[in-house]
Amino acid sequence: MSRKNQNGRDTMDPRTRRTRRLLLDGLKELMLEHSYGRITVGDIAAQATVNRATVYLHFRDKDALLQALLGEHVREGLDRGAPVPSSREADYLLVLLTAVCELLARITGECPRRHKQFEAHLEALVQADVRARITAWLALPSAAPEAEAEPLAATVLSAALFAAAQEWQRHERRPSAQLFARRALPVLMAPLGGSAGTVLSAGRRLKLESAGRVRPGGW
Amino acid sequence: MSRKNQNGRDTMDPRTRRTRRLLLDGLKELMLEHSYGRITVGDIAAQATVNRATVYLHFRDKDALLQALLGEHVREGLDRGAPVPSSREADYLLVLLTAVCELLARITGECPRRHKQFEAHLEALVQADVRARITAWLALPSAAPEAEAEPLAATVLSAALFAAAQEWQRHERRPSAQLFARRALPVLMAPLGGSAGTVLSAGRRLKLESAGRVRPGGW
DNA sequence: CGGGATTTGTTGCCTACACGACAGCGGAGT
DNA sequence: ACTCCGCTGTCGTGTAGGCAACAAATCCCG
Repeated sequence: MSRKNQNGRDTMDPRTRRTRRLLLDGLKELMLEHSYGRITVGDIAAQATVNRATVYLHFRDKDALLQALLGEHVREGLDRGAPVPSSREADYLLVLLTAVCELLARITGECPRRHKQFEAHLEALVQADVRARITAWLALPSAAPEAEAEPLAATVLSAALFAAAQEWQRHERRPSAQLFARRALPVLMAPLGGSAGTVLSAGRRLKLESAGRVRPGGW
Repeated sequence: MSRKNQNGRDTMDPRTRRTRRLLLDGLKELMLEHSYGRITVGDIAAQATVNRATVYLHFRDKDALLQALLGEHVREGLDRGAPVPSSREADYLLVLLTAVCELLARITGECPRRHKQFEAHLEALVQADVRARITAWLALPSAAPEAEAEPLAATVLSAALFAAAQEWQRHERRPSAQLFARRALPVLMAPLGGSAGTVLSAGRRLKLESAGRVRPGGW
């Protein structure tokens, strides 16, 4: 086994790349019509015109495959809609929330049949990606990078952001993602900085002084 | 090497089927923009995301690949437009000529850049397929199948038919294939019916009495 | 015409995949 | 309860394909 995990995406054996893609596309295709739970590994292999045993050469199990597929979409969707800016733009959270809303809408549109596992994976992946983006954004030196980029802030923000997006998605009569994001952002960040300037401060100080009050699982 | 040539199309190793398809599609794709002559085996392999050496596991050389590709299109096109009828329909040649015209038009449309080899292969393949269809059609028992199904008649007819279609294709202001075929058919079959009955025997000679005087190579 | 540069087929070695078979397991039916 | 059945995850063996290197065309330009 050469290095294939993580890094060397483009140095892999062409057969490996091709089969991997066939599998990802196969699952995607199947999920257009069937609930994730009803799809077997055999189905995926057949759809991908690949032997069932080969699936396990690429993914530990069905869930790992789903995870890879969703991860791909999440990364692409957010990279397109909300790339981490090079400068510390004040409205990045707004952009990010908008992008997450649109991402969820698109995924739901492409894959109507839902499933518990599916939702769980999606949530975890989106939050992880969003968190990474927020962290990167927080770390951007507007002048002096603060000591630690507030990992708690990033975690809380990403959870809140995702929850808001989910809420938006549940409404059947919903405003545009853009509009919703603008309206929701203050609410979203209220728990962090009761006083408007605290969190996304004038001086971009993200000290969450008041955040002591946020209940861990309160939303 | 299992049985892969000719017969067992669907019993082949899935890898073989997939690679074969990738190669055929790859060449097709490349010919949308490049002349056949300028396409190298390496180009095809790259387009198909396959190693150059594996091309030769499937095809003797580039020409064999082209032949397979064209053969596929010809067979499909004529099977759709002019399937061999189960009963001896009198106007089958008309249908066939129409179908050949439409096939040529479609191929030319999909692959504008021409090349000498390309044309040669196409001609040979179409004629062979048309000839087979005519033969099958001639062999259809309207009452008593004659000893030999007139191989010469089939050969000549297929050549004439293809030539007519080519002629039609060269006109830039051309009537519909259907209309052209109706007009051209009598001329086309004139050489055969000189003394009606010689070639396509008495029993059911195609009534082409009219045009005995057409010179063999006159078009 | 000569000679560098591509392209062509071909080969040997190694890897990814196909395939059949297997035990383990969870669910549906009686 | 029990069996039946389909799905899972794994393994051993055979084969298609990836890759590097090669000599032999073929191209193409000065």
